[in-house]
Amino acid sequence: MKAESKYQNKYDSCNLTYALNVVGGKWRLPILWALYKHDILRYNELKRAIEGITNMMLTQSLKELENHGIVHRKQYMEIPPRVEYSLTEDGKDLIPALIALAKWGKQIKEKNKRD
Amino acid sequence: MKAESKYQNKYDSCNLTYALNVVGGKWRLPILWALYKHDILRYNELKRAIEGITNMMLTQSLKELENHGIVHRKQYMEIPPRVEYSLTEDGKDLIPALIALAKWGKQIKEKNKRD
DNA sequence: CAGCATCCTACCGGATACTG
DNA sequence: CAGTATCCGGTAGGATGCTG
Repeated sequence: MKAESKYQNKYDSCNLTYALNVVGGKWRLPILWALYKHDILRYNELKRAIEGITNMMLTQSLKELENHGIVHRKQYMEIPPRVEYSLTEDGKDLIPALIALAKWGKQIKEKNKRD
Repeated sequence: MKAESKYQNKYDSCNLTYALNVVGGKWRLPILWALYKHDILRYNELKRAIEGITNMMLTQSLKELENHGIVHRKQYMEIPPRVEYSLTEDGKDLIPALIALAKWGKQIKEKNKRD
């Protein structure tokens, strides 16, 4: 895991930077959001839910989220393969913070529109 | 203003993505945090507070934050030039959300360490 | 079905030097 | 003091094709 190296400097006095590195990136939030709404999704369901994402990006993002303990991956040993993804408890803990942020985002987004 | 173009897709159902684009980037949070702690800072004070940042990055980040209405820029017309930066009300509104996120960041950061 | 390997490219962030 | 202008490299993100 080196995703956070770039942003890791002594100014992340708080752990904010760490959090942002975990949920940052182009597809992490859409993934998290989809899992939040649907609870459990299979790989291809996720891919369809997040239209526009490629296998590469989905796999990569999922793996990183999983490594951070935010997403849970359950693999069934059968043919054809079946893998289900869901939020872990830590992942769910994140949601309120995200909602707060989203609320603020909406607030300033609308102000910026009026300019 | 094009910073958010890249992340702007129809999956930012919530306004989260927007918020992250405003606050994302390498130096925005350190700047915001410094302004939060010190209330008002001049350009060079900011630069010193955020050791490692270059003029380019500082100027650029400040301008974007200002354009988003998060940072207030007050310029005194005198020689030598004096410019003071501070958080706007919208900027201050952001702080609680950031703190929530930071708290979560700390939580999972410590879990990840134990792995 | 679920995912990996490769290759490629745009752009973010940085170093350096200059200015009103 | 408070910035701009230019140039540049690394890396996040993407296109495409293959596999157990």
